[in-house]
Amino acid sequence: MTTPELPTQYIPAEVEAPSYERWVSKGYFVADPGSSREPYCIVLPPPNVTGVLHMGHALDHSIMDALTRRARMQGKETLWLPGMDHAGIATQNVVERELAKDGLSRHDLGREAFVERVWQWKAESGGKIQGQMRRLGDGVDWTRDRFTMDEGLSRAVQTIFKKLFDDGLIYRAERIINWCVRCHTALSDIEVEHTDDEGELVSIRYGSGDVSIVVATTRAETMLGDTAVAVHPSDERYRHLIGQEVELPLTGRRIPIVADEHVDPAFGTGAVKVTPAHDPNDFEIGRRHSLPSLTIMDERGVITAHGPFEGLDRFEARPAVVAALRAEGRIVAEKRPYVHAVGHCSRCKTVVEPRLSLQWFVNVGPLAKAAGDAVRDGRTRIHPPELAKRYFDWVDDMHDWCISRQLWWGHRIPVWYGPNGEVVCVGPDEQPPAGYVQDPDVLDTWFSSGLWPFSTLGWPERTADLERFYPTSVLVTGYDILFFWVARMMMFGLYAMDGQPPFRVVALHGMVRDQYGKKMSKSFGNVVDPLDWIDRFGADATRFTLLRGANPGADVAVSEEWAAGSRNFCNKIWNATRFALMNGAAVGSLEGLELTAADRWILSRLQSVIAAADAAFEEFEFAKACDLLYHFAWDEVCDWYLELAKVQLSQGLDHTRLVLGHVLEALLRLLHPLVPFVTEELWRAVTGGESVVIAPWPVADQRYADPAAEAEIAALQELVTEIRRFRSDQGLKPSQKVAARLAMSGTAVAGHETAIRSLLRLETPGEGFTPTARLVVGGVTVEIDTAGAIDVAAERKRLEKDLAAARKEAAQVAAKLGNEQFMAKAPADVVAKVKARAEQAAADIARLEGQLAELAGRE
RNA sequence: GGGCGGUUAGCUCAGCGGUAGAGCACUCGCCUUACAAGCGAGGGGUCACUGGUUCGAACCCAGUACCGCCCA
Repeated sequence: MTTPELPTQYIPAEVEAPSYERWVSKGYFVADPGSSREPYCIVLPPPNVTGVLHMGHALDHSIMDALTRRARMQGKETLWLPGMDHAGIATQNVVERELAKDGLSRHDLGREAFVERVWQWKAESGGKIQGQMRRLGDGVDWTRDRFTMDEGLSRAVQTIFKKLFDDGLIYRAERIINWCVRCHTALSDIEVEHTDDEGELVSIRYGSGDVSIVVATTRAETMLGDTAVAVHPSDERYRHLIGQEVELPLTGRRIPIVADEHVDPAFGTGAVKVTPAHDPNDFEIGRRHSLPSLTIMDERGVITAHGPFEGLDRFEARPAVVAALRAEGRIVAEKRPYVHAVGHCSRCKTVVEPRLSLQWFVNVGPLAKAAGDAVRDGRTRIHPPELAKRYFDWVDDMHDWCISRQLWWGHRIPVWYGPNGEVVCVGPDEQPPAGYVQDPDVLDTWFSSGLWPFSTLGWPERTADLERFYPTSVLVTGYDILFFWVARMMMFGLYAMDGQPPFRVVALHGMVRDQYGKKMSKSFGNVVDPLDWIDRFGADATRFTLLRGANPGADVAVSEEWAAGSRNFCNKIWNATRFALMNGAAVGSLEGLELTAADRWILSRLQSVIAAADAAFEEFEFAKACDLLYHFAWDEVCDWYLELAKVQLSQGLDHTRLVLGHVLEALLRLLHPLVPFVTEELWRAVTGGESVVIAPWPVADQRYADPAAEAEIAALQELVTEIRRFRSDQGLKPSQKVAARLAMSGTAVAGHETAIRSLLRLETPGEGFTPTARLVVGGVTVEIDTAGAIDVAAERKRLEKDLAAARKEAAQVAAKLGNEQFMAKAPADVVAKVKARAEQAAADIARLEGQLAELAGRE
């Protein structure tokens, strides 16, 4: 094999794009549902069509790519299915902003033209993230790329809507929903973000004289819509008032005082104002007591009617109402600032307004129960298991899901209304009766996203993909999406697929944070762009940095320094392989070779590392897998085996090339799922093969397990390290050769004199050899002529330090052995270990004391 | 207010009953012919606090303090 010319540094930019294009054009990532291999499938959580790649995606994608690349190498029929969702509100907002530049609104265009315009935007500007996924190296099957608004997926939406409707699980009702006064649409509970905001708590006296009561509120303006005051039935303070009416200030209306179990007597005055049209709890109270609902705001959050307040925005109305009440002497107390939780639109951050409105809902009761049961009975496993509780908390107490949105971009609700109030739900191949009018609203984006694990595989058709790849193997996502999306997919998957859950495992990871563990945010200025890292450090380094921090379910802190460290690691592998190739490393059979202890050691270690890496991958312990491979590659292969191999090669042990090739080739395969680009380049150079993407995953071969060789090399390492320490203490430069006499017959390292002399730059003593120092390590005596005056002080310092440590150890261990309880109750193996430590410590003490005495004699 | 998680080296995190670890940062010495994106050596921790269980606790239990997240 010819040795390719590799530059002395790994330059990611030169290999990444060509490798990726080759992978795709070779069709490595295209799954075949007709194969007989075991299926392995992951659906990509679809990013927004408006989205761009951020660190959270980079982590999520790195994990999925690692899992699917390994599965592919394991010989599984592997499908990683990509796609995007249509992001109703976000996308509509983007296009509306574009129109606004020309002074237009969507209403100027009309619905049809507007939707056409959105499709046009998608074609021109949407899906930037897909190009960015290629930069990261995502091995997705682009031939199966899906979009939630595609025809097939839209058909799935209509199909399941009809099925749910016919089963009575979708209904239309007037309820309090979360309303965004800016987006002019309803939102589901999960599209509302709660933050602790500063507001005010105002206590207002309703009524007068004997019939008067004080209520407290953070939203004083809503008092205009109050239709009752509620107190707890057993609250002695107010019992006499229950059933009476009280005068509502500013309005002249009289409202009843009702008793309701849900009032908390301990909160505030124990009396609450009831505004059924503008508060979900009040709505429930209103229902229980048949109270009227008075809507006092329009869809923009502007007060309607009510004299002087008419036309005021809700936030203008608040102080105006308080001022008017104060003028009437109604304000009993005011607390400002008063910090309380306020809901905001997750899309535009506007304060959400609870609003009474006619909307479509999913009755989630039976669906959520099934979603919980699938995890409870183990059909779907949540990993790490601690997070399952959060899932249960959510699905076991889920409110009905408001699915209608007052938008134009999305799947239009397939319900048509007849002239006499008829309501017809229309399936995919059905026609509405003539003269019927379709509901103007569209469905929540999460409604179609909830179908993702099966709609993308062809449902409702029983396609080959669906048969083969459903249920999918693993869902990888952040724990923050557990409720948003996972629960929805579980509900719909179980419902549509006859009780088969959409995933066997849900593997959750955390958020990516900055180097101080702070959340990345634009306002804080600590956002890192993964593409910037890919440009500067390479895709592999970016991925490795994220994966190396990815402990299951835990957040990942990253910084530029760590990315540089990962780049250095890639470079290390690069140079190790370069060295091996320069020395003729090759892949071939190891049968019949006369392996040295060093060979047997590294081969033995390789088997342990394969087994450990496998175990880590199986449990989604990516940080562990990275750490393991990092240390094996750097500390064992590069630092020790390569140095020992140099010695072997110089001794003419040509088989070393095969061992080098074998170990590196396996290491590159092990690393490939984590750092695909550099491993591809090097693996091809080492093997001359087509691609590591389709190479088999390493399997540990216990025939190579060799504890004796491991012990032998450990002894060698101890000796070498100890003498290096001496050299360093004595100020001997690494390159400086010194004469030394080694007495090591009968020790574990007896056969390694050449390697020891080479690694330590120790020359064979010549005529008139006069050692200036004598060291004893593990039974080996090393006499060295330091070629000058020995630094006795440095040597004494080191020996004394070691002696102190040995004495401390001896004392600790002696205390244990002298403890009757310990001797009686501790397990035998522990006692044996402690005894061994005691013997070692005693030997160390004797040796060190001897060396110190010898040193004293020379002063 | 309810629930969950965390508190281990300067920073970020592993370890989860039997001799305190990693990466980065730091100190010293080296352009030793794969790699200075490197090599060798080294310093650094009463494992938040208080009790308890145990022969033995960073690890198990209880409580406290602080931090974070989710839900209301």
